[in-house]
Amino acid sequence: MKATIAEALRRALERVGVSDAVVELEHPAELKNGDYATGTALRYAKAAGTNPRALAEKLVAEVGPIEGVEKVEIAGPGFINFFLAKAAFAKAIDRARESEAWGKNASLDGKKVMVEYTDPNPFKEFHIGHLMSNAIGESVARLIEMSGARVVRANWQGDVGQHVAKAIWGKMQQPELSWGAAYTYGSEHYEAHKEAIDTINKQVYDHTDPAINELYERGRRESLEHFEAIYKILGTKFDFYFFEGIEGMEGPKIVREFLEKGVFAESDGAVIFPGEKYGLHTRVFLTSKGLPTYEAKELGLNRAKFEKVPDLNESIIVTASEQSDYFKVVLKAMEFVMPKVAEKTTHVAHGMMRFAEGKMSSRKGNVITGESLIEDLTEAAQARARESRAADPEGLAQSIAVAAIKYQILKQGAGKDIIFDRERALSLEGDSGPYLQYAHARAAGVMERARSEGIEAKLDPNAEATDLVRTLHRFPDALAYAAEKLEPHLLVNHLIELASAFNSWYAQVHILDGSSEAPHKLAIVDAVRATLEKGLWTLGIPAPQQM
RNA sequence: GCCCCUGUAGCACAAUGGAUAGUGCAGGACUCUUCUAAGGUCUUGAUGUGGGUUCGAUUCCUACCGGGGGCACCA
Repeated sequence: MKATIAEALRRALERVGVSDAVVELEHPAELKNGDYATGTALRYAKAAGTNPRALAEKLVAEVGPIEGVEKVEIAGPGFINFFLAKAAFAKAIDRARESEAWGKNASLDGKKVMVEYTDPNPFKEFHIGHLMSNAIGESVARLIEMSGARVVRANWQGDVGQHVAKAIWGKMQQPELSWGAAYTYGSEHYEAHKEAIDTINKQVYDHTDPAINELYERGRRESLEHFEAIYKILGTKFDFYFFEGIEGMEGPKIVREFLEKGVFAESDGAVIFPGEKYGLHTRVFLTSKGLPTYEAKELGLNRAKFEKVPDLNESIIVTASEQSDYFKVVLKAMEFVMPKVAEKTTHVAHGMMRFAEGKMSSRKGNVITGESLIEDLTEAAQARARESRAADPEGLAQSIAVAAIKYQILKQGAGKDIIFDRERALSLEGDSGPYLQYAHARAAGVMERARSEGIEAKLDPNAEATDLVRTLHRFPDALAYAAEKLEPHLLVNHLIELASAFNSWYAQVHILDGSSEAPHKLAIVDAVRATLEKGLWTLGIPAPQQM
């Protein structure tokens, strides 16, 4: 429909003497301004040698009637607003209710995309920064799936390095500590016990001490199991787990090979990539002791990704924005070392979770762990959940907690920092994840009641399209737009509008009123229910049936 | 010092170069004998500063001011 209108306008412009025009149609922010609108007349008035309003009138006359468009209006300084005929909305309701493909688009059909995200380190805490990476990464993955691509999810984890030695040392001193807490303890005492901890670090690499090996294996396993429990709550299932101690160890070979070819250079005994040549930073890839830095490991990782999945069309890495400059350097080095991999790899940066007072640091121990945040929120949701009609209040409370956290992360542009405000995070009202869940549960509740009363939904194709239905109709476009930009918050914006329109309508309209219009209203409820369910799924937020 | 990101109501966030700059929280006034009040209705209040590009700038360019991040052997 959108394409038809745009093409008609383009042809009309040609007839009035404007060739090669770019016609952009948008959904006007306000529904009273139509279902589609364009500022084309404003843009090309000069080229057509007239004023915008006159051109708009001329274009509307030239275009004539368009099948499926009920009304065309000229408004404001010269906007042309198109109001769709009822059939378009009836079709949207039908598709929402019946088609598995509702909300999908074909922009990435047949493609295979890897998304790497979360990336917590074994032996350390899973903190709210990881929660952020997970929420954004999972939603980006699902947006890509909704665009027709096959997605493989990858997780890259640092199972070697100094943090491991600190954690093992901490555990040896204080066996009752969790691994994350043992790491913090080790960090705090590093200066005083530098030698002992550095020795452990070497022993981890060399496998020379059986006791250390045993602790290492146990810590790695327990950490990973711990993370897996969190992923289950968050709704993520990874296809590949990459490790610095495995794939990362291939990095040094690559660096040495390309050192000979002149891509890298030696400097003060270390092997560096001279990023300054390209307006970037120079960074160390191999230390003067010959150990790989994160940079070198990254090369091993990215080559491994394309070895594991050779037909990958694109590889996306989601991390915090503090790594943006680092990734520019690594990607530049990759252009020389593995050009095909570099070409298909994109770094997506998200903002950081910050306290009002400043940065969180796991070394300083002033972190809020992911699980403590989930637990606190679950606790906060507990009382309401017990009063709800849900069969499993405990499970519901956890779903609400996950929704509240993920929503707070996903509602804003991914690149921006989030100032973590505990009070606000614990609030389950207003512009929030639970608000979306509640609208969905209400719709599901009405459907359930209709079933028990034996009332069937049936769309009346002659009914007037309400604002609610006009909003619903925009869902696939909103999702496609969010997917194109890799910005989940664009979908959030639309869903909150839809939920708000539904709640407002729900307050005014008695749906199961026994009238002849009840089946039609029920069809709308069902379409809203299906759309919210699908939208929440795309955000990675659970959609409980009862609340 | 250099590079990147970012400045929108008291607070937290939206706005695809367009129409009267939206939403939530907080504040004020209403609303549950009616399908779920985690809801709904009404209400107060904002584009850091100076230039520029454009028919039109929160959006693009530029300078300044404020905030965050990065800049060699950590990840």
